[in-house]
Amino acid sequence: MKKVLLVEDDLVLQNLISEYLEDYNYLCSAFSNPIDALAFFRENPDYFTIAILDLGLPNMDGFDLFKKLKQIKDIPIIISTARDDIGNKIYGFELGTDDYLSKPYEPRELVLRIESTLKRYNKADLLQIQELSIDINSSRVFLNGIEIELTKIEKEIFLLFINNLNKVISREDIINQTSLKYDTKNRTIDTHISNIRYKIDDGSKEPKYIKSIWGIGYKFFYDN
Amino acid sequence: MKKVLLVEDDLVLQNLISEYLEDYNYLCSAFSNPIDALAFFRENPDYFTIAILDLGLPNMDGFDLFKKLKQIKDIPIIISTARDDIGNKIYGFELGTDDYLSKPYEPRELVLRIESTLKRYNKADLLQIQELSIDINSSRVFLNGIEIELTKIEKEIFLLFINNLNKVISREDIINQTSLKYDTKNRTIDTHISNIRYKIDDGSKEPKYIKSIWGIGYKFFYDN
DNA sequence: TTGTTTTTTGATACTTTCTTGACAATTAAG
DNA sequence: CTTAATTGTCAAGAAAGTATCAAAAAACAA
Repeated sequence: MKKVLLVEDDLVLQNLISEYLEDYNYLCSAFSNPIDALAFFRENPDYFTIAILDLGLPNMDGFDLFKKLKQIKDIPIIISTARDDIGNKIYGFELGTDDYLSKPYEPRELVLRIESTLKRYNKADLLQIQELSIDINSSRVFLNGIEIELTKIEKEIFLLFINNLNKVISREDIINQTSLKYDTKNRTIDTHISNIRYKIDDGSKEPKYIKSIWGIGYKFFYDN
Repeated sequence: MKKVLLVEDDLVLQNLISEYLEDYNYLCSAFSNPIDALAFFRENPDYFTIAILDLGLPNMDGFDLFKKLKQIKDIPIIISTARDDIGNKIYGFELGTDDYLSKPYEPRELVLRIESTLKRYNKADLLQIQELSIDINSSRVFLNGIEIELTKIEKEIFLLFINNLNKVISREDIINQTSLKYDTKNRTIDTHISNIRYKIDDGSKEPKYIKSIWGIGYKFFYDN
């Protein structure tokens, strides 16, 4: 069953969409307040398959919410809006919205766009990187088929790398995109990296997956 | 310049779109007859960047055309239609349309959807300079397809050159536009240049990319 | 609470990169 | 051709960044 994070402050519409999506076998968690939605998502980032955001939200701009959600986890996001404001549309596309829908729209079109977006997103559920396999949905990690136990923060850091293969990630990035506190010392991060390496690497001198980029940070090496 | 294959039998609309897209630096090849469009595409499959198909076409169904185009070459396709027929929409998405647009739509929205579709399609944009390729996004540099490891400062200097192809850069410029300290000695910079050359050049006497401009500085030579 | 696990951080050893002077090579100018 | 200025390259030391350990702090579980 696909789980939808719906953020929409019009309660009538919220209900309408929820019910409609249920008919198509989606389970909706609907929020009218972006703050609550964000908090819930932070706790359960792996729970949701896709998010649908309304732009005209109270307390927080829809785009802010968009950026924050994507920071926590790269999930597909469809933006829906009543504003027929082209400026916003542009901004939405630049952010990397996965799709865009202007109200009023037919619910059926929403379902279509959800399915099409998911189809595009559909990275295999099981990502294989050499000896590692990562179950994207449950965020479990296996080394040669045997599950590896990563602690909470280790897993956050690891998944950040997985979502940014071959990209250099600074320690600051790591702090900002995990639950680490802003004033976390560099040594702390290094130690986490060291521990992750110990768990996923084969103990040889040269780390196989997580490379140090001197003076900048780390990067997860993945040669297609 | 991006090339658009536009298949649209409403000549007024065809013209409108063509002209609008031209403003956004797209070059349109417009066809009102799918047979002709298909024939042309078959001859020049690599010419086009993206296709925009109307559904209600004479002689051939838009979806047929869709399938045939994709068979010839997997190019991004946006389907536009006047029919507000949900059944068709579903079919379009199942075929793997890259995006979908119901008429009437604002031309600006078409441009947005084109750009967003292309962004999704684009693996990475690589700047090619002879044997070098530079991945602008991740700032990675490849020589004949093999990644070159540049240190932090080397990379800063290198990218400065890349952003100023064929322009003469003084040592002062280099200091100001990198993280080098203001009182860095000339020898230091020369050494960095020397090391970069060693990494990207083929070791021949005469440097291929980074030329010395005697008494002034350096310049990255790039002959289109 | 108490015991266990996880997280954080300083200390230390280690590695890589950066800087710079020395000197050779090259260039421009007379 | 000679000279003065500039650039190339090397090698050694300085500076800065990283790995890992072990112990303390914090979080969590029983």
